Amino acid sequence: MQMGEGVEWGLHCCVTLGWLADEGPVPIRRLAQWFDLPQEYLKKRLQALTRAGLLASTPGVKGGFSLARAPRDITLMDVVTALEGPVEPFPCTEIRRRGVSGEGAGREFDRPCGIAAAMRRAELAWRRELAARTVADLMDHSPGSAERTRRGYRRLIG
Amino acid sequence: MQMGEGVEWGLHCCVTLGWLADEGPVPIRRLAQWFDLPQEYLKKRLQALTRAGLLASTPGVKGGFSLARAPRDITLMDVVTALEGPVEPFPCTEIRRRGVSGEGAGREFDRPCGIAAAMRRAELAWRRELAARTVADLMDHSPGSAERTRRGYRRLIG
DNA sequence: GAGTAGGTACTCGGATACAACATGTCCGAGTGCTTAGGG
DNA sequence: CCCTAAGCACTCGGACATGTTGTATCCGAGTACCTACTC
Repeated sequence: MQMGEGVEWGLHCCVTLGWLADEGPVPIRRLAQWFDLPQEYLKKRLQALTRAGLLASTPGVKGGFSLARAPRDITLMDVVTALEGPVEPFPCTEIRRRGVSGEGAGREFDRPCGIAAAMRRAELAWRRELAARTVADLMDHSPGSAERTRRGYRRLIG
Repeated sequence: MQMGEGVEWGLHCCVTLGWLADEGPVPIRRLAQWFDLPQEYLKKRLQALTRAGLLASTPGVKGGFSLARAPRDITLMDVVTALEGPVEPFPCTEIRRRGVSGEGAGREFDRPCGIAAAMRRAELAWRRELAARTVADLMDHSPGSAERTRRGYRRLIG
């Protein structure tokens, strides 16, 4: 019950790309260097974000990754589902229908499983919180890091 | 980002044990037969619930598993943490401190990471929902299954 | 008939095997910019 | 000076290797109950 590290990486990269929007596309080599992450695997995860339409990739010598939408229009839910897939944390396999438990049930199982419903309610509360926050909120949270990132990146590529 | 099937099994077993409280301890063989689940692995998961103090195990020929507390005092959160461990869904590894990103930060990192805080807020909403529901709520959700379970179990052991 | 020894059915804990998935690495193809060479 | 071709740096997609975790099975030890046997 733990999401992959790619989620943390992806979120930090989205915020950083938001701060560096004026610098043009940021190559994967710079991003990996910036956070000291494995370059090839980070690329794989950012490609997932690109497929989901959250990032834009520019080929060519001055290419790299950039945000495909305004930071205000990218929610944490978008990033999580793009990286983890549309999988439900609690997949109900309807074990109540199996074995002796499922015999002679009549129309009893027309109603949804109470356990699955309770777990789904909790999952929705989680999703609601994630959908309520955007990359723009994260960018505004630490304005000091924003300026420091811009300075550091210009020094890095200069 | 998916919890093991043991969680679904454990919840269904807790509800069933609640319904069968008058029948005495239920051996693992009956529970596995009831839901058509692999007996040995189900035992392992129920042992985790026993270690957590949610179930009580009785050795001997008329032994088996039974609820260790009143159904009203067992929350879904209890069951999930007992089976999945106290692991956070989003472990923050502080990648902002790593690589070039962490250089010359001053006291900037004294404040908690905004990304981790946002993810934690969503996680807490999830935990709150899980802690608000108990095994007793699940038992009351389908009174028809309760009676049918008792009849079926008596027929099974009779 | 009372006490004791053995058998039985269950739990418990550890050891092991297997499968699925996350993580990490590598390579070939495609693309656009840059540069060198030729007219 | 202009046009073209080659080289370069990057992304993309797939293939592959590795490590970790979830799933599943098996075995020996311990325990309580039941039965049979002995005195």
